[in-house]
Amino acid sequence: MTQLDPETPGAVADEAPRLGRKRDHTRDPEILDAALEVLAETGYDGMTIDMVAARAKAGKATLYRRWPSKAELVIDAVACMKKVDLDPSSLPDTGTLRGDLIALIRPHSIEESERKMQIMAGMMSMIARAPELADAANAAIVEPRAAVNRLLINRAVERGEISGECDIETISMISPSMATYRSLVLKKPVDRAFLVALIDGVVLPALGLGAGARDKALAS
Amino acid sequence: MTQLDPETPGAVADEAPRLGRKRDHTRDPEILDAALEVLAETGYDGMTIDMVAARAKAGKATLYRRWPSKAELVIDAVACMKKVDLDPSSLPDTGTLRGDLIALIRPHSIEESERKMQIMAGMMSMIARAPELADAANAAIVEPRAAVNRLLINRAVERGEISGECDIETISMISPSMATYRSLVLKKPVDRAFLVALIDGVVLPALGLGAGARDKALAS
DNA sequence: TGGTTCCGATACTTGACAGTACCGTATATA
DNA sequence: TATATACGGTACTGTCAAGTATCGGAACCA
Repeated sequence: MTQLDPETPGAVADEAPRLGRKRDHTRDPEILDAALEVLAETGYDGMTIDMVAARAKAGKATLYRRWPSKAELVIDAVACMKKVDLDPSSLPDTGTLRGDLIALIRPHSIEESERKMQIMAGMMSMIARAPELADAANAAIVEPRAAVNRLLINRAVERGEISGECDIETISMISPSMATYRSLVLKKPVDRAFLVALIDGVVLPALGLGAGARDKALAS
Repeated sequence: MTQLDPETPGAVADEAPRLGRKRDHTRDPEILDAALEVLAETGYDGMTIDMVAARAKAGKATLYRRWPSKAELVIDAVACMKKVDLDPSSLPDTGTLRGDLIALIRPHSIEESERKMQIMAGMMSMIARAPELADAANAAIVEPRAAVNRLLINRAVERGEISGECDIETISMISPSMATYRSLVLKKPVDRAFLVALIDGVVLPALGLGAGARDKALAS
């Protein structure tokens, strides 16, 4: 995204070792985290470099030594957002699609996606001015969740729980989209009750699993 | 929202007529329209009072005579957005829910909601800082569309086309939510193909109308 | 026609923030 | 220990926009 393309962030680079201290850039992670925090709290336009520097207990000059501008810092911060987004092996496997989807709803995941929503909201004004950032933001923030849904649904198709004739692509985006909308625009909490209502009232019915799936689950 | 609460915008107010010109405030609508235009194009933070004044061919002082600050101007502009949002009598009535929903998709409505999305995007940073604005923005921009869906669905329930056991409230928000998400975050066009896919792939199935509804419609 | 008020334009003040320059210090290498 | 480098801190500059002040002209009324 910036000049760190070839290296991972914080990597040692360059030519032969010189005298004195190495180019460690060891404070990068703290600075990027601070940038995300401030971005989430105040939005891109409200955020100042001084805020980020103060939050990271760093000098403003340090930030400018590493990133050429505020915009590049933010882009880098979003791009480097740690992708804790559950690899396939750590996904729930309860045997039913409903069970899997419900199992995804945990306090931790709700909290994390709340944070991501804040970051997304903070980026909106940037995205409006530079639409090419939309892809990056989407890839880092909401797409991972849609991908999980897609995977779980495909697994349900494979084991014959549902037919494969549905529009899986669109249906996978229902909960990310509606949760984003609820959080960003409505400013209402995306809590367990909302997500369960979404699964039982929209996602499963759209896949051809009527109220039966829920009732069966409740009875057992 | 501002000091014009008791009056409708542009209303003549006050005491006995004085000498000279009346307090007409006759330029208000142009100014508010200009504000919405600039807001949609550049976002709240990027917008300047000079831009709005220039667009409305008005003096900057004129704006400040009427609204105490940039924020109040924008709030007023959004609140006064003309609600052309189709009264019940002008809604389609094709006899089937699918027909009604599809009939809502017209080039004009797509264009208009594209504009509203731009405005909403422009307001996001304001909303983040003043969450109480979320309600106002929602009420002026997306809620009307959800209300139309709700009405059409309820009508379908009344004539027995679908059962009333669905989560109509949530389902009415599917297309507004997902269209908003697609436009604001994904920056992809909300075109007819997308909306039809949403209706046939999500909304109708979620209401218990399987692919049959579409196939029947296509066959006839 | 003369008085009154609103309007458009423009010049001005003020404050905030991006980005730069610089200094003293801490730290790692030799 | 000596040296070079990165860092934290702070002072500085330049720009830009919010909000204010003022003025001449136009529209309206008596």
